[in-house]
Amino acid sequence: MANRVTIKSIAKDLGISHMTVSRALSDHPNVNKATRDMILTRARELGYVKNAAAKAMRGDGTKIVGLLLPNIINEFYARFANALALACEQNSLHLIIHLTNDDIDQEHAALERLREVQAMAVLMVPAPRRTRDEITQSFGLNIIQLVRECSIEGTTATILIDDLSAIEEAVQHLAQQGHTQIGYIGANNKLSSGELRLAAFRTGLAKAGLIENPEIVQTATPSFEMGRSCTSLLLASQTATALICGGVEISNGALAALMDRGEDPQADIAFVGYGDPSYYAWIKGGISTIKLPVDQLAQEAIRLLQYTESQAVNTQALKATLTLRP
Amino acid sequence: MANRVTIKSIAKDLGISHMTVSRALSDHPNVNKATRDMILTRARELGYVKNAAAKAMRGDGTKIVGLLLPNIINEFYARFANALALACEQNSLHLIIHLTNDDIDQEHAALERLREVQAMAVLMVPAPRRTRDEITQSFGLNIIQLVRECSIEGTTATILIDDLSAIEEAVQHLAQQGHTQIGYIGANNKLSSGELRLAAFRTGLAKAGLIENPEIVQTATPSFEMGRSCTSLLLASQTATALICGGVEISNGALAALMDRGEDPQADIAFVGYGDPSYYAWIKGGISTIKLPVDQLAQEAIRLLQYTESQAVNTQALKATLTLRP
DNA sequence: AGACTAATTGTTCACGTGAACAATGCAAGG
DNA sequence: CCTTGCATTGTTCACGTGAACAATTAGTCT
Repeated sequence: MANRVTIKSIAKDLGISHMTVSRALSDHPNVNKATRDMILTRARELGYVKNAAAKAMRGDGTKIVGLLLPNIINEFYARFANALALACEQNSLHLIIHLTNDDIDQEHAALERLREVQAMAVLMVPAPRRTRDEITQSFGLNIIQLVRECSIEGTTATILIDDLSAIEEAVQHLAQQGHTQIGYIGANNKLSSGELRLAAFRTGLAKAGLIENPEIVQTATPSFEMGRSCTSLLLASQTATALICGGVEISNGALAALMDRGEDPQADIAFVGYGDPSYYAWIKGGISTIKLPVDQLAQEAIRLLQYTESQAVNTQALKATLTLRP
Repeated sequence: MANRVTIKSIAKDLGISHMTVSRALSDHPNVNKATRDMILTRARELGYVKNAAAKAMRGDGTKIVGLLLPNIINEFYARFANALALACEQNSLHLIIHLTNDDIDQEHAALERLREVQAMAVLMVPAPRRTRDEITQSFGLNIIQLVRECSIEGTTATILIDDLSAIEEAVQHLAQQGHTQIGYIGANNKLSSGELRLAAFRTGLAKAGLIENPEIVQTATPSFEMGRSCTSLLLASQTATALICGGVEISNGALAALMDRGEDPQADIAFVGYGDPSYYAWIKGGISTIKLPVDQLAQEAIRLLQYTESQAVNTQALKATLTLRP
């Protein structure tokens, strides 16, 4: 490989001091115009790029942003990562992605690696903790939590998604349409938002003056298969006339079960999905769904990146919105 | 922020030379066992992690792998990135993702940024070039090209996907089922694989002894909308009894058009999609599709990362496979 | 001219790490 | 007791960059 082009090598090439070159390249005012032009030209010819490692060593910061996600196949995370990556592109930031599989140990390892490269900030969807107050050390990392909130040292901001009112709204909407047997399939985790969503569902029922039918309300560890099988059972029982899903994977599984039946998948059950993967739009007749503010989340995350040095810890929640089929 | 824990700070803390600490931390043999234990313990207590920037400056390499993709929403790229990220996790590599939007300028910028951080290797899906022999400078980067092949300096390996035989096979399969009016919708780009896929389609027709009907063979700039509208027209004409798609977006668009019709989307047209997003599996009756070897691609890419210093440029193609609906 | 500013360029140093070499201590052999 | 050899620890240096300070040049005013 050709020797790396450095400020010093350019200086030697031109027979001047490396500081003059450094100043020219960083737009310092005290450089003669002719000299600067000559240096910039030569630098371009030689293909100079700054050495990020050297800059980092001087304590100038790294322009590295870390992103920790459970995975990147789930369309919600993929779209978030995409939006974030685009923003990083524009702001000349380096985006390092780590997958945690929602596992604390992997998350821990990822944080350590981000410390090695001195990431200027870390955006993370925390893995679910075993206990609420398990504190995670961050050793000086600058952390922005997304979607979930945990006790993580160094957190400067938290952006949550508030889907509770959307769930309530969904129940009320279905009730207004005359449904009395509204089913719900959701997650059973105690620490994450599972219990909150179920509570919102129940609040919705109460506000609509409906009584919960426990037979058509299912919670378990969320997964595609879980959503699919629960929905199949629900359909077989022919009790529920409407179904609300409380999670992305569950919603996908439920939809698969609906589509198995052919014709109009929503012929005899009113369905409210969760999340908004692109393919929901293809389904005949459209689908009612609880839309997650992905783009807004990315936008807000990016905005917060600018203020990473801010003192006050900032928590906010972005509203999910119920979108009805046409 | 707490002062960073460095080898020197540990040394000072223990009142010994920084070299002894360095040696202990990098498992150098010439360190007294007792001393080493003391150092390792103290380092763990203080939360020491190595400074990647300093290591990079010494010329020890960076453990940074760059990944350039058009986007990361497309499920093909998302799954590839996911597999790759997992592998990087295991091998303690840092994965930096850049999105190019299939734009050469953005690609160029991304490569430059990866040069700044001295990426040890770059995996990239090259953006389509305007001309075949436009050479891209890489300035010492170590490049592995994926899916497409371009004239990029510093390329050490190329992994392509060979979907041609799968397309031929699809035609022949349809012909065997008695179809004589087989439609095709594909990309029209001259430099990428668009023309090759069309050629494969035609070869398939010829081998099956069929004549091409130009009315039901469409090529244009590939997109979801293009696939959708072309398919709608095709369906309206009621000429074609089968349809093969030559691209992921097109295939998705075509499927959307099919699903708009309700009932069995494939009632009066035999459909062969392209790619294998998870939701294809949900469609009633299943779907025939040309499966892309994503996992194999990721696996092979990771394997090649080990041999980046290898001298011989290595090109290989992974076969796409035709999967029939049950 | 002499002196004094302002503009421009140069020198040295630190950042964290590990190679290369230097120095210390200790035990065995004479 | 002194030498030799080995195990262990210490010192110095370079990597690329830019801050801080020093030095040089050119230009202006009396």
